[in-house]
Amino acid sequence: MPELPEVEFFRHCLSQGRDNSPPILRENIREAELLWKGALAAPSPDEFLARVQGQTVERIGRRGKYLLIHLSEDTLVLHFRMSGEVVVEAQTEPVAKHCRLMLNFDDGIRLAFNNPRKFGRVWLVADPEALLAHLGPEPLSDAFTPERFYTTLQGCHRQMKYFLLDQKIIAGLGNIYVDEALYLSKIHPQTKSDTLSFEQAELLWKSIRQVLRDGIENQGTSFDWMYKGGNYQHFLKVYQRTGEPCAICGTPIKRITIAQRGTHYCPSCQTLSEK
DNA sequence: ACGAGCGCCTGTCGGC
DNA sequence: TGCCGACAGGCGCTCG
Repeated sequence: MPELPEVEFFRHCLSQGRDNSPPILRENIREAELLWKGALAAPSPDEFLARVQGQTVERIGRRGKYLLIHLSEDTLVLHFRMSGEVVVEAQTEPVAKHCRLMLNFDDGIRLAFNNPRKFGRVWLVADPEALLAHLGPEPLSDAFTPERFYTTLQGCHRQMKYFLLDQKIIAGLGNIYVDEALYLSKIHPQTKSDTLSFEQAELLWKSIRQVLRDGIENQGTSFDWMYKGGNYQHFLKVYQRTGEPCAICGTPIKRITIAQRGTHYCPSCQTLSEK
């Protein structure tokens, strides 16, 4: 499921190119094809198709789990939610089964937004800042400091799993990287945020940045058919390793449900002290 | 303020 | 072998 590292990899591919797929910078959009209308959050399909036509790709960005394709007039904002990827390919290629939107460029290539589960959404907006104003800080930016993080932790009395999944707190973390970061910092996922010491907060801050950087370095985490780009799944310590021995102490990894999500942790390394 | 529950989806997997 | 229900999960929403 595309979280920050996976989306960052998409950003890299679209702006730098990859293997047999060229970058799409300076490409001009001849026409767009909306294969599933539900993928479009705004504006209306008619307005979208008319407005996007003729615009040129100027820059590729990312904010949290959102991929930003800055065009000459507007910005195309993509969110994958549970599954999928963006692919640059020749217009002569067969259309992928789960393709929801295509941008056909002037020179024979296209950008395909493939999204098997139809949870992903696309926006075409003049002002992406306004659309994404609810997001918390970028975890890899200089603005995200241990001090600021600690202050935010102190301001809430929430289970750490909930806290870290909240995009208003930090932008870009999802289920995989939250479990991994909590494991690295030896914090139980049900620990209340305002009970952490500054030292624990600082260790968690480091761990969050560590797992995200490692994820990016490995081009993200591949999971079954949902996204098949990266290699980070080979380095996961707890996520989807229920019953396997903890790398540190050998205790079997436990799986519980928090926030309607599978949550994996080492019951020996990550203990719950106080509530 | 917090968190449970639900709906949106579809491929996969276990049970029969 | 094949059918079917359960499950997974990001996010916005309602509700207690």
